[in-house]
Amino acid sequence: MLHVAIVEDDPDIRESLALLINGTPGYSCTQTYGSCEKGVKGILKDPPDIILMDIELPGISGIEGIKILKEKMPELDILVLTILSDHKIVFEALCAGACGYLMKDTPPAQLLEALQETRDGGAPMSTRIARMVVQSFQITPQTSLTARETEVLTHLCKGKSYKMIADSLFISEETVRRHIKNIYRKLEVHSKSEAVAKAFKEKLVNL
Amino acid sequence: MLHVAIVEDDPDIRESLALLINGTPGYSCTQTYGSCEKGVKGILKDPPDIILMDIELPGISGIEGIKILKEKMPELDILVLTILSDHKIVFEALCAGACGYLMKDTPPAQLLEALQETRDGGAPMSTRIARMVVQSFQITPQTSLTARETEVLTHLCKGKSYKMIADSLFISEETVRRHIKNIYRKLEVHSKSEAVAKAFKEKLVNL
DNA sequence: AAAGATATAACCCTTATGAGGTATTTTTTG
DNA sequence: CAAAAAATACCTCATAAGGGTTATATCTTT
Repeated sequence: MLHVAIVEDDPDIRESLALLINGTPGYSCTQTYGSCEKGVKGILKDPPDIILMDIELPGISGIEGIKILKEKMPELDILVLTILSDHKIVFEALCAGACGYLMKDTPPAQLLEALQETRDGGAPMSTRIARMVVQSFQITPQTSLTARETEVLTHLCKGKSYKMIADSLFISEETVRRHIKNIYRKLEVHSKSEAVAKAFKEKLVNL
Repeated sequence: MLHVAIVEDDPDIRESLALLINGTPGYSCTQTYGSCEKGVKGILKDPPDIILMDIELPGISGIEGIKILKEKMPELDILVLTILSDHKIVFEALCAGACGYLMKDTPPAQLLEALQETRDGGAPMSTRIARMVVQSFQITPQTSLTARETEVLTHLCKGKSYKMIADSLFISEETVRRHIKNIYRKLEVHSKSEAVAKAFKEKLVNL
């Protein structure tokens, strides 16, 4: 029996989800909550197998709720079920510890499949969300940097000093300095740490 | 009609996949290749809707193949279909531009579903792969950094100077210096850029 | 061949950073 | 409560980093 908890403020949606789950053999939903505050309390007391968590909730948001729950019980499987598909929200939820992300327009059959997939160690995501997630690995490197500059930036991202880079590339430290000046201008940054941060965030280098 | 191309060195697998696809209404596979070299040439000449790409291939690897194809035709949808589920390979493939990642033990019905899902703008992944991908967003707080040190590190990762951090946290620059000394010792690094690089690579901070 | 981009190198000057040591107050924890 | 851990703060010193300027050789591309 797969025990599911629901955190969802809309009573209609909450009840239909519970009915769907309880009406399916092998699935059971004995816990439903209208807010994160109540949900966190109840879930910690009696941990279910999977949690269906809304994001937009009165009081504490679902994202904060995920953080709190995962902090206390890292093994919990929390599936986001929401109408929001905003880039920022999706990644905040996944970073907070959600193990999947479903849109509320998911048909009942697929929702049940998603619960099973979660139980099987998967990470169910709605079509559009999955593509967002995969594309996040592919952020196109802006080609304003020259090959040599990219090479220098790569060394910066390994934490090397000007001198070490000069030695690695068999050029003078002054030339490294010049390349770095150009890199800073193009990336609109003013320090190594800013450049490294930007390089990582925008995937400008292949480490 | 969904046109699928296959790049797969095993002739048996290649042919059964083609048979499966051609035997399904709405799907067609008129291009199959035994190597990346041949695949790239043929695909660029006559682009299909979706490519099923193996990773382990004689000559150029599937990952290199994805890079070459995506460079020339960024709109191509390339699905990886392989027996490998090594962490490194999975993320290399996704970074190279794969839009999904399936294991070779995927049942035929699910494979066809995955093709349709790709056409619909999704990113089909096998259960285990999806979980790996989602987990890659989650922070690993395995460090011995204190809360305050993590806070300082977060500011470092935004490219801030000692002075700016001091102002943000309402402490003296000397205290910032002290925290950073401790951070460097714990992370075993010796410069801001190294610390930032390590923080990003090991997801020590929430940005 | 001319024009433009790129890679190379040097100089000066100021500030930021990293490494060393020491010490007090606050918070956490056993 | 006492001990330990964490956060706070200061000092000095050498070096690394960043900003400005100029210049030449080597490629690309038109």
